[in-house]
Formats: sequence, C-alpha cells, structure tokens
Amino acid sequence: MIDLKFPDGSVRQYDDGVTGFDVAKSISSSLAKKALLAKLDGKLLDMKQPLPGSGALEIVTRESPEALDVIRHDTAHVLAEAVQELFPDTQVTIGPNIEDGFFYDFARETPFSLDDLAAIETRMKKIVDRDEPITREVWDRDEAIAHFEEIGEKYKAQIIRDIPGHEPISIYRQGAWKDLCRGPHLPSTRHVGKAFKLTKLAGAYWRGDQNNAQLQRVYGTSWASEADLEAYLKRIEEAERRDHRKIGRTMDLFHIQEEGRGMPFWHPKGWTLYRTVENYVRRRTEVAGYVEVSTPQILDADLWKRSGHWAKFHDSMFFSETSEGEMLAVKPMNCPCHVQIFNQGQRSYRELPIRMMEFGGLHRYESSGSLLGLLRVRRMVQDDAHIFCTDAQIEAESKSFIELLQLIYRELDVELHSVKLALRPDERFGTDEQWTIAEDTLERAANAAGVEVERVPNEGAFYGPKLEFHLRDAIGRTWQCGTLQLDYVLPERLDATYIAEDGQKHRPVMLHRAILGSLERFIGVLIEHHAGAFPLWLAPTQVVVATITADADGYAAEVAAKLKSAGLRVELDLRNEKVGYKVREHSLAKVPVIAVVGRREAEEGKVALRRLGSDGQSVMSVEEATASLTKEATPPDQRA
RNA sequence: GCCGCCUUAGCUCAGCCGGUAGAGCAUCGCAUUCGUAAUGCGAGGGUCGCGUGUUCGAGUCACGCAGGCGGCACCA
Repeated sequence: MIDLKFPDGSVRQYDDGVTGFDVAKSISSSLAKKALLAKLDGKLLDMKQPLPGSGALEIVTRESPEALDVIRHDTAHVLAEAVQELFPDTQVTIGPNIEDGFFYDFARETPFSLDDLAAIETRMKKIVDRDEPITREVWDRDEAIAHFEEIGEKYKAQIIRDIPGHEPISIYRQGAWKDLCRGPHLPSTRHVGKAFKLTKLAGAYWRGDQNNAQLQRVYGTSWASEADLEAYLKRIEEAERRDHRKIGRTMDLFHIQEEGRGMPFWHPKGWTLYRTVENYVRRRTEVAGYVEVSTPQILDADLWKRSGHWAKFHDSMFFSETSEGEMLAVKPMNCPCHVQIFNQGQRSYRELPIRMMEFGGLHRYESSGSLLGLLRVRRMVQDDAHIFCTDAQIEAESKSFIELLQLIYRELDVELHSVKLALRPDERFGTDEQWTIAEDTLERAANAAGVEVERVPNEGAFYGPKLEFHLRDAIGRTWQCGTLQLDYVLPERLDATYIAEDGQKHRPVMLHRAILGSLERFIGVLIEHHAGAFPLWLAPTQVVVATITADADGYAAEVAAKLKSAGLRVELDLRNEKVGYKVREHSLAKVPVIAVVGRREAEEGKVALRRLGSDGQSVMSVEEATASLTKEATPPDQRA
C-alpha cells in the first residue's frame, strides 16, 4: 500500500501499482477526464504510469502552468507524426519545447516549403481529432538501436547510442506512430488541443555543427487555450511594431543601404541620440577613473598576427596590400592598440590599475547571414576599455565594473536579461590553471556585485573567460551588450610589463570590458525598449513649439529661442495646418513635449505643454516651462 | 556561409487564370487662419530589385544573381 497526500491536506491509501489515472477516477470521473499528468513529490508522470511510491500527489490539468510545457512537447510529437504520414521519406531527430512553443528537426532530401506547412498543420489537427492514446514502453537498448536502424531512423539510433547506460530507453506510442522520448506525455492526442500554429521554417545543423547535415526545422507555438494563442499572436504583432529598423525609418534616425551592408548611416536625429548616449557614458566612465584614448583605424597586419587575432579571425577582417607591398588591416578590435599605449615607457606598479578607454570604431567582415539592422553590424563603435592591473586588484576592479554597468543600465532604463559566464573554449591560449583562476574570479566578482551567473561551456574568448551581459530585443531575442573578460594571455603575447615593488618586471593582467558593447547594438535595443518614446534627456527632439494660427508666429519663435538657449533641442512648427494635425504628427514622431501657442498664450506670455501619451495640457509661463523642462532634460548623472 | 520566405511610387500595400500599373499616407501647388491625434481641391512621382529565358505579349511563368526578413552556424 502507498499513502498519497492531496493538495487539500487529506491522505488516502492506495494499492501498490496504482496509476495517476486510477487515483483521479477514485476522486471523480470528471477529474479523470481532464487529468493530463500526475505530479508526485514535484515529479511529473504519465497518467497511466504506476506511481512508484508514497508522496504528495497532484493531478495536473490543462489550467496548471506545468501542463503547458508538456502540451508543447506533445504538439511537437503530433507534428512529427503528421510529417511522417505526409512525407514517409523523412527521418525524425529531436523536438523539444522552447519559450512560447516548440520545434522539431527533420532530416530529408528536399526542404519543406511554406505550402507544406499548411498541409502539415491540417494533418496535425486530424491527428488530434483521432484522439490517439499515448503509451509508454521501456525497450532494451540494443533492440531499440537495431529497430531504429532497421526502419531507417539513423538519427534516432544515434541518440539512443548516446543515452547514458543506466538510463531506461523509453518509447512512446501514439496510435500507429512511435518515438523515442523521455516523457512525460499527455494521455492522448485529443489533449494537445488545437491552440497551436506552425510559425516558421528554417535550416538547422544536426547537433548544432555546421559540418554536419542540415536538417529542416519547423517551429510552432502552442497554448492551453485559443485565447492564449490569440493573445500570443497579438503580443508578437505589437512587438514587431517596436522593431528598431521600423522606428529608425519613421523617426528618421538612421538607414543602411546595399553598398554598405551592416554599416549604418546615422541621420541628424539618430546621431543626436547617439552622441547623447556616448557623452553620458563618457562622463560616467571618466568619473569612474578611466582615461580616454584614441588609436589608429588601420595598422600593419603584423600587430594582429602577434596578438593572435589574425590566426583566428583574419577571415572576418578587412585588409589589403598596399602598392608598396605592406599588408594593412582595418582595426577589428582595440585591445592590442591599448597594449601599445601601455607599453610606451616603463610602467610602475604605482600607476596600476590603469583604466584605458576608447570609443573605438571597428570593422568586422561578419557573415552575410548574421547581419541584422543595428543589432549585428560590420562597422561599430565599442565603448571599450582595458584595465591593466595586478592579480590582487582583479576582483575589486571586476566588482566595481559590474556596479558601474548596473548603474548605467538603470539610468538608461534598460532591463538586464541575463548574465552568462562563458568558459574556456577548445581553441585557446594560456594554461588550464590560469583559466580556472580566471573563471572562478569572474564568478566571485559577479556574485559580490549581487549578480547570479549562468555558466556556459566553450563560449569564452581565446584569451580568457567572459562575463556577458545580455539584453532582450522587442521579440525576445537576447543580445550580448556588456562584457567583462579576464585576460592573462595578451599581456604575455604583446609583452606588457611593469616594475613591481621588488624591482622586477611583472606581467599585468588585462580586463577587457564594455558596458554598452557597441553603440550601434545598444541603441538598437534602446529604441526597442522605449518603442521610440525616449525619456526627455534622450529624445532627439525634445520640444516642438507649434502654433495654432499665423498670428502667433512671432511669439512662437520667441518661445522656441528661449527654450533653445536654455539648452533644449527644439523645433518650431509654423506650418499652415490645424493644430490637431500638428499634434498628431509630432505624437506619431514620439516627440515628448509639444508646446502649443495661440493668440491667448501670446497675450499672456504663456505656453500650453502637452506630454506625449496624455491628452491634457498644462498652461504655464515660458519661464516656468523652461525651468521644469530643463530640469527634466538633465542627464541622470548631472542631476543634483 | 546554409535553409525557407520576401522584393511593385519616399512609406504601407493592392494587382484574379500572362494583355502593358493602382490606392492611402507623404511630397508639391492653390484655397483655408481653423484651440490639441488627419481641412478641402488639384498636380507630379514607377527601368514593378537586377539579369537571362519561355511567349505574339512578362509586374505576373522558369532559371540565375543581389538585397532584405525568420532561423541555423559564426560572433575577438
């Protein structure tokens, strides 16, 4: 006998071997009908799986949050069944659930087309209607491998081979179709429901390696109810309206054209935003004890060979041979240049740490398929700095860097999504011992600054591990913006030294760090976070002075001049248009403040301020308006 | 770079089975001076991404290329 404790606190006894389904039925037949999964001591089980022992039992229904992942996973299985019914020459591989949905990777000669997707979706709904029971079986490993080999599912056979020896090989049958899967699953295909939609088609490499075969990946979204699906589709649609490329065009911020793929042209308004962000970060960085430098855009390739970048990255560098036979390369990164400045003259331990920063213009020949608006470009400016310090200074420097980054993100009002610790890659310089120290030090510093890190193997730079600070774009993709990298290698390769207290030459450690990452990417994300409606201090145009009739033209010009001389970015709209038209146009252009003036304001020496997003106005004197707007437009680091 | 999709006026888009290009907004002109999210009338604006082919005839069909979008791979 086993004891089961229910959510209401009651405890009942059941026979050994009882299933979740039996228990649900003993409570009520309606519960048994809508039961999806059994949750025993927090572990999800199939309804038809015998409960392994006593514990706290919960019957999971469609409404439970944990049901959603299983619904999504089962939708992927229904997708695979539909695909194999319609396209028998297709092999299945893997099909996990992901945020908001699922995907499934298929192996087949001819790629799917969008028409195929529609047919597959129709077939999926038929499979749901068929209400095929889903049942679990445990197979012998070798038999399972032989079976999948025999039916031509070589990817499945490979997956089974890679399952650790002690784990059971569970096979799920779903009507006449079956798949290797860990589970758990719903009782039958009816429970998948029809609140799903196949969304996109993509190529994806087997096991994420471009040397392997390319599979056909089908993405879909799946929800517990039609209403949730509708809400999701609407959310995506709204997010697409925040796309920085779209806002960049409508607000006239920047453009990119064919002749300069990945190389943004900044328009006057976009450049105003850019410089506002740049100058803000410059001030914050100076206050934090950095010195700013500037280094050449083009250098002899020899420097990049010595640093090690040439060997690893010359495929994505711009370079050319001069008429005199010199090989010159366009700067893809600033680090070696900063070491050159450090190396001038003899450094003393008394100077350390040296925090050397540069808004460094870089060019990288990024692969054509990776370019994306401002978020992935070939020409960028990094807010790059290198801290040359001693081992003893690493942790404190790291911690204060992370705190500076947090302050700046807070003041720019962007939300940090996650912090990753990218660990040693296969191709690397330096000893394992150095790597271990470097990785642990970065994690300790992050924790000291109150940041939890997610360790990701293999993703570090060739010279050291990285902390990556990720932000999200409007549709939820994450982008590395800030970074902190600990490097023992470059000082060695480029022979950087200082004289320590003992009178001997020592190697400094280098911390590579950026807060925004690149101005381009950061501003792309910034646009999407704010949907173009920036706080006053960032807005390219802060105030539009708009007239109601031409009578007020002279007064409006006076008002605009006063606001401008107070340092505000002001435009004057004297066009012969109705005030409603002007309000609409400037509101759509996300101008934060419209100062309307008519005959009345002109007579009384006042302005009527209208804030973006509100439909009221507040009437005040020009002096009051100037004072309050100037105060609000002050960058956060310069406020009292 | 790889897979799928897309490319028509400055922008957003319509153009059925191939018969020779259209709307709204924007722009320009005229009228209107009108108090908080679109005043009216009129005009101009297109090598239909580029190239080749099929055809009496191609925006429409086929092939190639380029760029963009969504993924994958890459990301110092």
